Amino acid sequence: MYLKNNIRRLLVYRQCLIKFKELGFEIVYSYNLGCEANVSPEQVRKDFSKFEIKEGRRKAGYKIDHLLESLDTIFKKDKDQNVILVGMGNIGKALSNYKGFAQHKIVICAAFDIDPSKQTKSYKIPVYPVENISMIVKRHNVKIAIIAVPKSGAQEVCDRLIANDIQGIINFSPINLKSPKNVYINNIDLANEMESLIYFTLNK
Amino acid sequence: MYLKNNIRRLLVYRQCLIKFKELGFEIVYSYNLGCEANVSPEQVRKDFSKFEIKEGRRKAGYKIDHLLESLDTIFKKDKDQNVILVGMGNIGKALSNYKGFAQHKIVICAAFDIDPSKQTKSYKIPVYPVENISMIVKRHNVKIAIIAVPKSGAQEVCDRLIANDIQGIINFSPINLKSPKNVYINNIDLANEMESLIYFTLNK
DNA sequence: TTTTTATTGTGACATTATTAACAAAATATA
DNA sequence: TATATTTTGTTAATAATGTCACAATAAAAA
Repeated sequence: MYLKNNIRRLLVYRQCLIKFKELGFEIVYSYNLGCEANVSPEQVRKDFSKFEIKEGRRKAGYKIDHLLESLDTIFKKDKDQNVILVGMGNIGKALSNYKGFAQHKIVICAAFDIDPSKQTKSYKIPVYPVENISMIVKRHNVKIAIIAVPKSGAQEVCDRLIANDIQGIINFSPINLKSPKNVYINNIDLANEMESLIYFTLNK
Repeated sequence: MYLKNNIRRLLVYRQCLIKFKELGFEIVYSYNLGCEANVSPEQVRKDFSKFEIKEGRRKAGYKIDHLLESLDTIFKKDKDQNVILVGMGNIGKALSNYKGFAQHKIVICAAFDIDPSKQTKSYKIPVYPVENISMIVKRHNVKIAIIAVPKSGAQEVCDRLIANDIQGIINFSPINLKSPKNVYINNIDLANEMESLIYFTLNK
């Protein structure tokens, strides 16, 4: 299964559809959606086709609400998704305050840090010592975790999470985490993202 | 030119090579690098080949220092790259404190915010009103910007940056920015990154 | 020295992704 | 009602990317 870009595009379409809806529109054509998402209309239709979204009507386009329902089904947006956050440094704190997750029904239910001074209830979410991961993961049935610790501790945290049956990890430490192949890891290296932007900008 | 994944992989190789070097190694084989970067050795060699990195020696592998030099040439790491940051909210503050940029010779030379209470010298970097963008961009010859404002203001900021001759933008607002095609934009939507992780985790 | 072994770099092949083309169908117009 | 127009969904064509296979060759072993 090699659908990485597909999935990313679907998520962008979702964003665009929500925007259109907020603007009061009720239907879109693949052309409109393509414009907004910066892809060709054919690409939009192809992506829909691949995910068996076939509720468009020739000459009448797609009902935005129907598309959003289909996308919500694909992305299982019927209930909240609990995730935990390890590391309450710069990035961790920013993520714990980030407003965008709530709209996606993503809930950071707890955070963890080794620094006792950060283990407090004064943040929006409770911050525990990392030893408590096991307990919280079981209590809230958590399958997804965010790693936002310095790179020296990242692999250790990763191993601990996997030992506690975490299935997917988004990693903000600038290191390539090692994991068994049944654990999915999404590495976001901010400096590399900047580098790649700089590369494309200077070499365009 | 469609080298997006190539470039990302080169950056990961770079990371891995630095790690190997710190561990005291002097040479690597494509096999080692592939293991560390989670790609096949053939992929490593193909990527090198594409960027005309051909300093490997059969049976003797690659000298790490030589590879790092080649990568530094590709990514123009001979001097600092000045960038500006617009928006000193959660994400903006985290980015302004992020240690990882310095090692990559990426320097956030100034930040901007519309909120006067944030226009202070008490952060690590000076924070100016957005009206000053023009002046700072000229003074530091800035070509790259980071947008970390709420989505309602993001397009306006983007337009202003482009009017000031910014060539590349990394955007943390959850919105697809519109730009002329000579301006390269790297959208990082944290909620979408989480969603895509969740999708792959639950559908693996 | 000769033989064996290991590893690179690349050309051939396979897979995946994107673009183009177009029939089918719904709407609009005459 | 008949005709023209528009837009979808899919099949076909093209392009891009990744994997495999292997000759070339450097190093190690015999």
